[in-house]
Amino acid sequence: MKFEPVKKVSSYELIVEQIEAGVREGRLHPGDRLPGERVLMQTFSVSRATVREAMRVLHATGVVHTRAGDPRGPEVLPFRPEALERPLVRMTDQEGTTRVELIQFRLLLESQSALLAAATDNEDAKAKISACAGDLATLADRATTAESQTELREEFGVLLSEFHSAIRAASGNQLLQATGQAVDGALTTIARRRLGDEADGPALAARLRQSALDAATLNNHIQAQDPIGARQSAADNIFRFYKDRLTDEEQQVLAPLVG
Amino acid sequence: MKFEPVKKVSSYELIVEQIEAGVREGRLHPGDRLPGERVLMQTFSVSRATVREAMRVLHATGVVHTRAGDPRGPEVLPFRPEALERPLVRMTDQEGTTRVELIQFRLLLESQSALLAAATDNEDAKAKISACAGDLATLADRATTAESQTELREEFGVLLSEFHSAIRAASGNQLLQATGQAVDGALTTIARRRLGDEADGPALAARLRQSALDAATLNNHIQAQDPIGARQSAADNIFRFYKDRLTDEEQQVLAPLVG
DNA sequence: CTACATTACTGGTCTGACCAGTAAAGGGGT
DNA sequence: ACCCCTTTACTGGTCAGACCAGTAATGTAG
Repeated sequence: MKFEPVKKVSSYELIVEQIEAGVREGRLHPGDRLPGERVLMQTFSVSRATVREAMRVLHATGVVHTRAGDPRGPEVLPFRPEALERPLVRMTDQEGTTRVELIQFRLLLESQSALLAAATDNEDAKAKISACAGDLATLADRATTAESQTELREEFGVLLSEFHSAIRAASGNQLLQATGQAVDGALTTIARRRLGDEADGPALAARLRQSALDAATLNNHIQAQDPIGARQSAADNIFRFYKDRLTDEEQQVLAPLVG
Repeated sequence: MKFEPVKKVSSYELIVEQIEAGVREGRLHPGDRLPGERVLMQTFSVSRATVREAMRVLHATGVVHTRAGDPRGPEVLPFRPEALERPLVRMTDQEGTTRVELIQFRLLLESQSALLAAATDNEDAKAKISACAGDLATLADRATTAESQTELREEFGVLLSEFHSAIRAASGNQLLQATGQAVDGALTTIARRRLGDEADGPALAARLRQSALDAATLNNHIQAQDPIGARQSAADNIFRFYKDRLTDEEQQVLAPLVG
């Protein structure tokens, strides 16, 4: 005879489950308001401390947003890619997942995004990509003039991120969009933490020019509806971007995807 | 003159940050024990309720594991892929992401996994793939005999899932592994929820044989170190698997990835 | 009809208490 | 010496009741 293992979950977990189920099954929509903590403690027959712990978990995982003083109660949030970014960063913090795996994953996602973007017929999305590529070219021209290194680097990062974001959006796949953004964000966070391998002065300008050129090439493939070329170009770009900061061994990990 | 926005974070968030930073910077290793809540409330100069809320968040995000009664205190955990699966499933639950997007994303991940698996030199992982393909073939042979439809379908699903899981594992990328597993799980959950389009009797047997054959072909490409072939084969397999249950329009979404 | 003070809540934090659970220290018996 | 079992002194989980700072909505004066 078989018995079911007795699951012994704490009260607050049961509350979390119920509310998550409500969101999942469409009984709670983003924008909806939950009852206040004092009401919830009655409906669940628990103390406020228990309700609070449940709310803390839901808040930390991005399910709801709480704000003190708002009589309308906690707000149910739509999904945001940031919710994915957190565990990704943590994954690389801990031993077990290396930075190169993150880069490999990004290479994979961005190249497939480019392929799909080149195959789409969404003209608005493709126009956005062109615009971003143009912005990068403009910045590259300005880079030669004496400008604050830090600001330049900052703006460079933002524009490049937007360019890739536009491509992911054009792919038409929200999962691809969200995971791509999360991985991109995670890599940015990691890079910001150890700011030793940052390019300086002339090297930064060269790097910027190269990226602008790469972006233009990739953009051409996309506008020309050339999926295979776009995929290859995207893979090349990402590889070149990280190449200098990787050991030979690490570069080998990326090689199969670049072809 | 520029001012910094005043960040007003709650006490418990500061505690979470400090402990997360400790893990990140290597001052806390997996397996280490945190002080008890009553000690922490003194070191952080807050009440136990506040400490508890911080611990709840750390527990929910998989950073620590708490167990009542253990005098050694909360344990710092290593990262587990399940931490990624949760937000992914939540994303697909929320409105906005369609099933075909999920399938497209899966197609994308599995094909790239196959490519990387074919490029690896990890013989153990490749042996596991072969074993799984063999299991599928065995089951396909048994399928002709009269057997419980439900059990057959169940075992079929499990074996197929294991086969793909083995490929993802062989890719050597934990991110690919975790996200692939999450997407696979999400699709299984969705399929289970609306169990109307399930194949019956002879159709099921035919489906099973086809899958076993497809798996064998893919396995051959991987064992032969043929990355491009493996990628193409994996894409074909996934496409064929879902083809019957998709409209023509939905099939068009997948087309660019199959080539 | 607008601008402002009021109000009646909200979530954030604290205190202090009790319970069930458990790892390790302590005590028998061999 | 060694093993087994009880005890013990903690642990986290939960509860109750209280105070504070903050805010949306309400009412009110101009």
